[in-house]
Amino acid sequence: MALAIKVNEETFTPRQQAVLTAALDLLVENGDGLTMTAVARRASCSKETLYKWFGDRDGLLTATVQWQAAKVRMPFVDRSHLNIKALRASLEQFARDLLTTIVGEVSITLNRTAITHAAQEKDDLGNIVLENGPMAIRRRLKPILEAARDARLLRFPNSEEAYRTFFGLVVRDVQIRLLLGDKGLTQSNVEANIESDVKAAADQFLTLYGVKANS
Amino acid sequence: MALAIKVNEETFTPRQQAVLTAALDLLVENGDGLTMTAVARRASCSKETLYKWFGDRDGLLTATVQWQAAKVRMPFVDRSHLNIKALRASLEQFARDLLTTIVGEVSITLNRTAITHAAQEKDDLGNIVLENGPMAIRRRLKPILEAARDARLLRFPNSEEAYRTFFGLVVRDVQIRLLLGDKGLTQSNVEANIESDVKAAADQFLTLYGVKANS
DNA sequence: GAAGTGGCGTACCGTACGGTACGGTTCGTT
DNA sequence: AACGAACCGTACCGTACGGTACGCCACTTC
Repeated sequence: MALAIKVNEETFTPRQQAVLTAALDLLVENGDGLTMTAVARRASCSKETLYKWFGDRDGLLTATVQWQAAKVRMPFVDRSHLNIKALRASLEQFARDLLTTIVGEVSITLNRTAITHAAQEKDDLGNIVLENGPMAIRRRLKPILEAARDARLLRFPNSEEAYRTFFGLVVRDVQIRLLLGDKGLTQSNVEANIESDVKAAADQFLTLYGVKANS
Repeated sequence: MALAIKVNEETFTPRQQAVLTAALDLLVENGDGLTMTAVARRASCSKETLYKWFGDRDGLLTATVQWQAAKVRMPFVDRSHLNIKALRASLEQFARDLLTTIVGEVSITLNRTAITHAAQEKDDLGNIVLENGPMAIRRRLKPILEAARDARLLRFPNSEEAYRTFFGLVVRDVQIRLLLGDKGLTQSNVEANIESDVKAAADQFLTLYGVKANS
């Protein structure tokens, strides 16, 4: 299945990566600016080369999104010795990483592109972004939550529900407002509050799911 | 300012509303299907009329989104005699309405369209959707939260924060996954869980912000 | 140094679509 | 009945863009 494709650095030659960078830049600058001619000019390559490497416009778009989305790196969290302090630190780390990613220009562009794509019965990009964004986080966070439950630090009936609550507490309405271009929510504006938001989200999550013993 | 424009039923004649309905249908069926020719054919009108009524394609798009977005009606909540039971009912009502709206095909389409639009430095549609979606809910919910605080039913330092937490607890990752076309999240699938999700969100919100006296 | 290969730049083609023009029809007004 | 406004249907124009073809250069390989 296409989703299982692993995209490592060797998938694209440096030259190809330069092309993809150009494509991403154009996407960021102006969502619909990704015309084959524009990419070719920006990357100083010929259109013929683009078609040779990526097949067609959709292929180029997919490659760009896939390549960038795969760059999102999840923080590594030590789950060997879990205590309440380490758990809180882990949660904050996840929240911080999630917020920082979501706020970024690249993430906004990728999500917008994928959503536009999904609006046309083609959900390739949507799945790629999902897989590398929310789902990747879920895969990393869930085992930690379950380990914490086993260690009697958390209590919840359903780890899926717990994860989704965490996601909601962290992201709130930030992502949708950024995607919609809310002017009252500048990037720097959000970034300034990340630390306090991260802490608040972790506090709230622990209030909801932590066992009472923990202050 | 454009945002302040009130769109009531008299803004558009019935014939024009029929055109807008056709436009919306095309949008829902296929995001990029809104071509002037297609709308004209679907609505059995001439392109010339479209341009006469709506100026250009963007005008038609804006009119469609504005007209539909304004149709989202917020539930009226009686805030005269607030007790914990009434508060919980209000919260659940808001949550239910929010979820029901978000899950709807029309809402998804409108949000996708506005996001696509926002990706091209034009944030008109984004603001319209924001104003009629999240912001409308905020305007309605905030006074209730503050009334509940005054009645010592809730405790929070900042009503804005409380509102955003509520939004996060209710929406979680549902909206972004729907916008991205997540196949693992069908509309009916979500709808079936709305009631339990609504209850869970209200419980969690009250756990976080309710004063202890309330069980 | 001849031959082959990869890739740049440009020119070109076809189509889709935004926007305009115009003839014909219906319908309301006088 | 005569007029005019509104509007439908269709034909048309210009442009932007996806995709292709080709000539030329640079660099490798024998």
